[in-house]
Formats: sequence, structure tokens, C-alpha cells
Amino acid sequence: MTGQRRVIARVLSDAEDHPDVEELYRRASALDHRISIATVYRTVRLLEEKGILERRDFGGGRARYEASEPGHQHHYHLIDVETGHVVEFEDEDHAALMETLARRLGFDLVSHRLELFGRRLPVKAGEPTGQDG
Amino acid sequence: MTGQRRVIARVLSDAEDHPDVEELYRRASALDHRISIATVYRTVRLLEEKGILERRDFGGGRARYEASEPGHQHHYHLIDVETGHVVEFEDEDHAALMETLARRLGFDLVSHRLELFGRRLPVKAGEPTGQDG
DNA sequence: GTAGTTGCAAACATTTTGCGCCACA
DNA sequence: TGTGGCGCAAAATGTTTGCAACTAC
Repeated sequence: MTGQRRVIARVLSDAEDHPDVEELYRRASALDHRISIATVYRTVRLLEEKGILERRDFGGGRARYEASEPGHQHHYHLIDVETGHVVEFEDEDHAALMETLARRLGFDLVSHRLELFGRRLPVKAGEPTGQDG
Repeated sequence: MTGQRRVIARVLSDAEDHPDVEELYRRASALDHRISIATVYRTVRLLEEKGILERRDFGGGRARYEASEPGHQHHYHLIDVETGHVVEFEDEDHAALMETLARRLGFDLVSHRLELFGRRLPVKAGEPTGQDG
């Protein structure tokens, strides 16, 4: 484990959002300017292969990353079509539903993805929002 | 409307699968070899903007296309992780469920996408499969 | 005749890779 | 001191675009 990887791993574990590679590169560079974008690409690939990191595709042509959750915990994403902000949400039953669905089609479910695209509704004062970028 | 567009539109409306641009180019070229890949790209973009065609992203880095369905008809996709084949399926209740979910999060649902990735289970003789490429 | 479309090749954006050098164990 | 990781720049991949020639109407 080299200095660069340590920095990138740090940036990733600190991230509470879903940065793309360029953003990771920006954040890592701020901590250690000797890091190259090739190393960021290599590191995220490595971490993805090890299951530490998950690659997401929310459209826009670039991959975005977030730390894997332990166990089989599942969460989904709602993307605000106006701002690009991402809201995470859970749905305990959904994964089981999808497994049933796949089986009915003659498949063993390996993974699935569900993304909602929406427009924010007016919020009553005091309600939580929980958005990120 | 030029000859090239006619050919590409023909290929698209004949397609029962989810071809990518290269595959569309291959099929169109077979009908008229004077067609360039740039024209295929330009035509699919045009048709997508007009709502005639829908762009899909099943992973693998290339966009895939299918004809839009009239109305608000919805269908989903299950991708065979071993072959890349795509199975379409419907779920009448799912869209309504997603709308409720979005609303609970404070959003008005604009669109959503659901994709399953699975591995084919052994099939009993005589069962239908309904796959495509 | 002219506005819109095409083919070509170059440009672009993102990601991967070859290579020689350097850092860490 | 050797193995693996690094930076750099070039390559690969998928897509878009500038431009001059051409085509449909």
C-alpha cells in the first residue's frame, strides 16, 4: 500500500456523495498533488474488483463511485433531474421482490439496479431533505 | 427524408432486440453499403430527440436502442450476465409503486429505470424463453 | 436553387495501457 | 534489491463535429 493509494482510499471513505473519477482526482490532488489521474483510475478499478467500491452509472457518461455496504444491504438512488443531486433511500422488500421476479423469468438474480428520476416537490418547513451532489 | 434515413428507420422498426450503434450500422450497411456510421449516430440522436426511439444503457459502455412504445406503456429489462441477452418483461404495478416511493421522498416521479442482471436457470423442456441479443 | 444531409476524417471525452523510473518492503 | 506501483503520454473506445460535396424537394 503506497502513499497514493492511501490518499485515494481516504478520499473515498470520507466521501458521502457519489463522486466521479475527475472529482476523486480533484480531492486526492488537494491532499497530495503528486497523484495522477491514471492512478485514480487504477485504484478505483482495483477497489471495485475487491468489492470495496461500487461503480454507479447515473447517466452523463461518467462512472460514479461509492463505498460498498457491508453484507447484502441494498440502497437505491433518486436523482433530481433539475440539480443532479442524488438521494439515497432504502427499500427492504424490493430486493426480495426482484429475486422473485427474476426467478419467474427463469433467472437467478445476480444484481439489479433501480433508479428514480424526479423533480422536487415543495417541502413543508422542518422536513428533512438528505440530498447530496 | 433521404435514402439513408429511410434505411436506418427501416432497420430500427424491424429490430426486435436492443441493438447498439455498431449493430445498427452493420444491418443498415447490409441494405445499403453507402451508409456511414456518422449518419447512424446522427439518425439515432434525431429519432431519440423526437421520442421515436429510446436509448438504453445496459452497461458495457455502449448505448443501445429500441423503439418507443406508444402511451405510457412501461417495460423493464433483465440482462443475462453470461450472454448479454436481454429479456423484456412487464410489471403493471411497479410504476405505481415507484411513484408512491418518489412522493414519499418529496419528489414528483419523472421517470425511472429498473434493470435486473441474472444467470439463466436450467429450463424444463417446452418452457418458453423469449430472449434476444 | 437551396436548405438540409452525407461521408470523411479529425476532434472529443472517458478510460486503459506500455514503458521506464521510483518507492516501499 | 526486487517487485509492484507510479507518472506520463500514447492508445483505445465510443461519440460528435467541421467541412465540402451532394441530394431531395
